[in-house]
Amino acid sequence: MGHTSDSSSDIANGLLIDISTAIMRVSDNELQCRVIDDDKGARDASPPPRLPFGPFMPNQHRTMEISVRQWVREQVGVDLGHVEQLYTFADQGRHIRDTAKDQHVVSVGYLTLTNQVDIGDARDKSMWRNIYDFFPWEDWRHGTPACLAQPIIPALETWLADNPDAAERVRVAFGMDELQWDEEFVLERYEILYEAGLIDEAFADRRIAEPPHHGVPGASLQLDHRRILATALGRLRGKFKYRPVIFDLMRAQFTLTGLQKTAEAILGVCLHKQNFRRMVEKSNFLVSTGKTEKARGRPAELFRFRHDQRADRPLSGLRVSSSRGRARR
Amino acid sequence: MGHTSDSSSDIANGLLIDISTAIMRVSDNELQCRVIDDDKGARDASPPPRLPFGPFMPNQHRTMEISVRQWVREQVGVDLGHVEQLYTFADQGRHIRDTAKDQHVVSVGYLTLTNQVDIGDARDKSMWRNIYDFFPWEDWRHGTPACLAQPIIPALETWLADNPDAAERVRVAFGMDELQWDEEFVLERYEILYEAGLIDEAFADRRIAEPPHHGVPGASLQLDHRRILATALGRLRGKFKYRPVIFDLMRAQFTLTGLQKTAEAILGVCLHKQNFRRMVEKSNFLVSTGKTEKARGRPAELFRFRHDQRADRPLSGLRVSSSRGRARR
DNA sequence: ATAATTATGCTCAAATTGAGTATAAATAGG
DNA sequence: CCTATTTATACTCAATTTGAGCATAATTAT
Repeated sequence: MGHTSDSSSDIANGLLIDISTAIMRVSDNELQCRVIDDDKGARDASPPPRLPFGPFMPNQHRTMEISVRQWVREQVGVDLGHVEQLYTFADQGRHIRDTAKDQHVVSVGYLTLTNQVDIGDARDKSMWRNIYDFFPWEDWRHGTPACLAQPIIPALETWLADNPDAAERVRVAFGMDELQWDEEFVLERYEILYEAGLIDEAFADRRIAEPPHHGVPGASLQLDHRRILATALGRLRGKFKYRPVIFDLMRAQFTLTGLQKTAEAILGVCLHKQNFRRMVEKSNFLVSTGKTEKARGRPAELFRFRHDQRADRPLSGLRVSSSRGRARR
Repeated sequence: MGHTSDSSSDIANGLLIDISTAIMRVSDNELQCRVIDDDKGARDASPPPRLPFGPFMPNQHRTMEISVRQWVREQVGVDLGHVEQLYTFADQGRHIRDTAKDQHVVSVGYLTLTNQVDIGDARDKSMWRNIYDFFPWEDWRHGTPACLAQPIIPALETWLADNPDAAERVRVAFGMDELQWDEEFVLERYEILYEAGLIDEAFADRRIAEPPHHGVPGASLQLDHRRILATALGRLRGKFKYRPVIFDLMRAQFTLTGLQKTAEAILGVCLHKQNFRRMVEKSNFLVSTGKTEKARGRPAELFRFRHDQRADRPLSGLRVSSSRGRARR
């Protein structure tokens, strides 16, 4: 940054900008993300999958958001609901790639949501993966994730012995001591694991000499795409509480239990059923359709989102209260 | 966006990226922003001021944040506390400028906070301006802003007659009917005023043929800098409630009233004094210094922020409760 | 001394939250 | 057809938080 440009080499070069998008849906009560496996079925040392990305072409589209929507419609066959810019990543050494030399790549990350679950499954190289495949430590719906007690916390403590300055950050991010686990700190936790050299990306970026041998579970992605995905999940978890974005993941009609399961998949926590309903009803977001859905027990009422109508609190989200610990009835 | 590039002209060109920063401080209980007046004192038709900006040079700095910090230290003489990326703006037609032809400019906006109030005042062309000079309709500390009742709401209603689709957005953003004014919707309100052609930037971008004659008050900025500033204010208002960023605007020692006045300047609302104290005490962010500050009445205790220590809720913010309507004692 | 001013302590009702119990309406299996 | 099981929905209740006020303390200005 400088009004007068001291070194003009960068300016002359110009920069490559690409857009990477985390496309999310909910299927079978699980939050999923679209990834592409370029060399699926190749030799054993095939590279990890990646998020859909491509160059930003300002001549084609008036805004980046329009660009994202059109590209996803064309390439993935999905119409998007919510589209949100996450962050522009430009760190050196975080996305080593073989582009034309000296062309620095800046990547703009996007979070996008769709409620179309029935298409885009058969396209080659592309697949929907459960978000917690990439972040197993973020799923508390079945109690404390096992991988925390085993490799993660001890490995972090070992790392902290050499890096005492990071102690406070780690305590807060991982809810150690008396601190609470905050489900929104997805990115903070991911970055700590990266800095501590506990995940594959640290090796891919040559921060550590050998692949980590601690066995921290979780699939990795190419370049810094898992960081973008961590940003996306954290943002979705936060936004969900104060904006009604969850409805962009729901079908036109749904039951209260279905809505709750989606909320739980997003937050990675179980919620108290009765209180969740009370909250939803008070929010005035839903309209009954009069219809019911038959399944196992008593049929559940089908609701739809009140798009058009006047909601009492149109832009607030669902301020959920979690049920402590594990699933409750 | 596209893995295979259909039109490669953009890529060959490369793109210019610049970084624009909203540098904020609090002085005299007012939230201020640093702006530069390039042609101060020139002919009467001088251009509006701008935010500090300059090209992003990835060869110079490892990350954008480092780049911002160093540039501000050099150019403004200020050490920054909080630095936060806001958004990457790439809309066509929103920042018309005479750069080398065909070089599209993408601008990355940053919000930065400093507590150094005593320097950087005398630098030429640069000055601190009250944030509400740019957004008079956002300051509710002295009751409902006068400009809403007078030009703004009627002008919006006129515009809505031709643009009925925007009605819901406008109602929500401006808290019409029974809806509440939400102080976080700074950007939404600014964008509506822009789209409705009620502010100068709409003329500068040639969306409207003549300068607006409605007399909506508020100083404008060059290019899309006022949009960046609106994003900054909205983000600061939101973040403040769940992260302790306010302390990056405070001096080392301060009184509870001083802290409250800063909170009020950020939010543009008056707060209930006793409840504010109760909240702050419970948050456990503050440590008494034992000293007091003498002024008019009873001396006030001086506090400092608990950086290092273990706070009970280290990353929550100040969940303030406003006092309805106008100032209270 | 007394009024004015500012800081701080305390109370109290209303609203919200966390966590139950109770009941209703279906299916599944004999 | 009857009964256990399952799921949905209604209602209760205490603990906590919030919104708004009154009361008192420690100063300065006159």
